[in-house]
Amino acid sequence: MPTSPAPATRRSSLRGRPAATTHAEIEQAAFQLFVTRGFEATTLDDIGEAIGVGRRTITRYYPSKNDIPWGQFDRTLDAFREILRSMPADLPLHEAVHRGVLAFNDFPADASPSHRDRMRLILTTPALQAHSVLRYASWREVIARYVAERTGLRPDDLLPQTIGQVSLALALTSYQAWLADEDASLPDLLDATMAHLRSHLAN
Amino acid sequence: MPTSPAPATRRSSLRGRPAATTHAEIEQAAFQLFVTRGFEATTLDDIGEAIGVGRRTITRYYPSKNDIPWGQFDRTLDAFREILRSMPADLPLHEAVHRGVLAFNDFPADASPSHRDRMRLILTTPALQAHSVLRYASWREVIARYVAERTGLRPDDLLPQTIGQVSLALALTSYQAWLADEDASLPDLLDATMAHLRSHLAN
DNA sequence: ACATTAATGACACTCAAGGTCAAAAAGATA
DNA sequence: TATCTTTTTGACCTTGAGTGTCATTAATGT
Repeated sequence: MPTSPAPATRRSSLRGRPAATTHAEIEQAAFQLFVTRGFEATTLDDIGEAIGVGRRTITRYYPSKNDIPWGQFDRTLDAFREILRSMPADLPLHEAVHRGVLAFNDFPADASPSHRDRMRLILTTPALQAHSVLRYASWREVIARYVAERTGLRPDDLLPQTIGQVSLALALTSYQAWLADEDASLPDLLDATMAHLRSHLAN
Repeated sequence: MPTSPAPATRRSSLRGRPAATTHAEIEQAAFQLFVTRGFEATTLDDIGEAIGVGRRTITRYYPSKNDIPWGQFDRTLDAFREILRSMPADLPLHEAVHRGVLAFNDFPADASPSHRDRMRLILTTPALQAHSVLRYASWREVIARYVAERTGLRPDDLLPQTIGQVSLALALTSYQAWLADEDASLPDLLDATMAHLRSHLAN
């Protein structure tokens, strides 16, 4: 469940008053405060003050405080779609999905510390755990569409939905374990949860 | 994911001012308003007015507006624990878990209409979808503990967590389909999602 | 200079959530 | 009966998220 760094916000036109901040600046300042003070204890006013901008400006950049930690998740989903699309068609479906999830979560190790911190914030803050469901739904949808495409079913049929939900379940389990163990490798954990599921069902 | 009707709220003592309302009364009035006006459009003041009670009283009975539709989920989880505990020990683990989930969701058909309405509200209202994650975590925990007990692992080990997450994934998929198809049987759907998962992984 | 464009900032409002405390309404007691 | 004790309610207040409105600001274009 990696998230891309927010790109520099591009102005929609060269006219008009220049933007006073960027998504990236807000995210960085907010994340800093979230980690030090805690998510709940940080107000939008705090964030605004940190970057010298009004509270109302922040709520224009992000639909809610809960959306700040996830950043530009939409772009990340585009990448995920692309990864799945590029999977060899002769690969068995379950293998393609699993490798897709693996590739999606294969980011350089030196990028991990901040990514881990971000995921830790998201996965341990109750308000963010709850809010993330809406993001997860989009993630599942990407898988469901891929499965639907390869099987000739519709995305909301039972099989595509099942695979989407189960893939998310495995990913979340892996992330949880990844956060708990400083030395663990995320790809290994993704393989391990899949192996656990297989052996569980095989009896 | 059935929810028990709220029991009559029992007074902690016979002394003191009698309660002006009950959990059941609040739930019924609230549900009525949620369905007709919509969840977001219903304020706590509206609910209080409907049963002749102050807004502050409602927030004493429920920690948040989001908690009202779920009702007394804790009791439901106790029942789930009991169901799993009563599974024959010689049943293969995967079979025991699956049957436990089936039994947990096996409620009389004539209770279904209101249960279906409640689940529809919960599963289609974004704020409730999000909030439900916290309930789901407890539900998964019940499964994880059972798996841990039967395998000698700890509840937060990878296998129990995986089975908990995947079981929830299958249940949610089934519920979604159950809501979409008026004539569908929930037990059949639970079997079907499990079958889909098995055949998917078997290739 | 002046018009145009686009973002900001100030202000107001609604609502959820939660803290505090006096008042209400019961049983218990003298 | 009058008073004490217990428990809940209701009124009041504060904070913070979210949202609508609108004048102001600061850029470009003419």
